[in-house]
Amino acid sequence: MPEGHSVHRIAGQFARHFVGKTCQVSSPQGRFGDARLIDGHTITRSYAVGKHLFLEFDTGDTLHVHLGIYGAWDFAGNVNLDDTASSAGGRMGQTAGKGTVVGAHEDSLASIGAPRRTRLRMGESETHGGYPVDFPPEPVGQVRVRILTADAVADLRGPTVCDVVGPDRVADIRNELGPDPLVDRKGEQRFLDRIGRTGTPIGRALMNQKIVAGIGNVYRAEMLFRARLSPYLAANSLPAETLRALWADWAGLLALGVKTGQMMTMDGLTASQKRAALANRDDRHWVYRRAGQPCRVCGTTIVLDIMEARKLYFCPTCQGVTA
DNA sequence: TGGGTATGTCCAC
DNA sequence: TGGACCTACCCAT
Repeated sequence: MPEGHSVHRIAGQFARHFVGKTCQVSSPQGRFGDARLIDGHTITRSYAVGKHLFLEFDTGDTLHVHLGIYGAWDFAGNVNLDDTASSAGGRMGQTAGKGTVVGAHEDSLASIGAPRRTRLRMGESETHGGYPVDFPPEPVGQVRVRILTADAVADLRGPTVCDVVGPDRVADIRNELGPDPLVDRKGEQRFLDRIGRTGTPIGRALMNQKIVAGIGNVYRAEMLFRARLSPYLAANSLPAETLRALWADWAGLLALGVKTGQMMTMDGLTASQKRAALANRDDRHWVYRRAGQPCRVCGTTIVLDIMEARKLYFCPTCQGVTA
């Protein structure tokens, strides 16, 4: 989840359902003291850069959130809420039985972040037309921040970063980040400039948010397989055309991920394979989390290594890794 | 019930 | 390089 595509989807949710609305901002858990700085104010803009989410308020302050490894947003609404990120219409919360919101998962509209069921309890009330009557739902679990409008609610759990910051700090954060294909029109050149200067292995460079923003462990492994590149090659040893192709691949995968909500990294699937991939994320990748299984292309056993304390998956044959 | 795991980042050593 | 942070799910017992 919390790779770049997820955060762009979250930013989209806020843009569609919260921007322009007066928000009650609270911290049910009690650990977000800055809530008082923005409580009762209006969100004027929502956007993402890499894995960072920025919500601008009419106070001039910005709520800056990084989900880290555990974080997740849960959304629910009491009105018809469109989902422009997918072709199907829908609302943010899904009700079942007596209004209990259940069944959300990493890809759902209701919950974006670390994989978990949406934990919004609607109580014992009846529903009306499929929508819970008692809005807003009671917060469940460790909700760091709740943002509530008249008809929509967003609950944040487990973020690594959750701060109210001023414009200077926002600029600093953004300046430290590498290009994001969905944000930076001239991103390719910035990417080439930055990655071409580092002699670190390409498997490390792609994870460096100062070089390129938004790539995480899944996209890293999958992009290197798609490019048939060894993770151990020095980034600055790669031809410019190879680096340009990596940038283009990331731009395409990110756009697809934002559109579908899933990290679809396999091309050319048959209809049945596509259905399997959509239904089961274990069938969705070339190498990620497939250690010990045969490569989908050549049958060689997929290898797991630890690079910088993160799990790295690759096919030694397809990616030309020796020894 | 308890241990293992997770798509991330920072900091101390 | 290893641990801390921090939350919840999944599985074995």
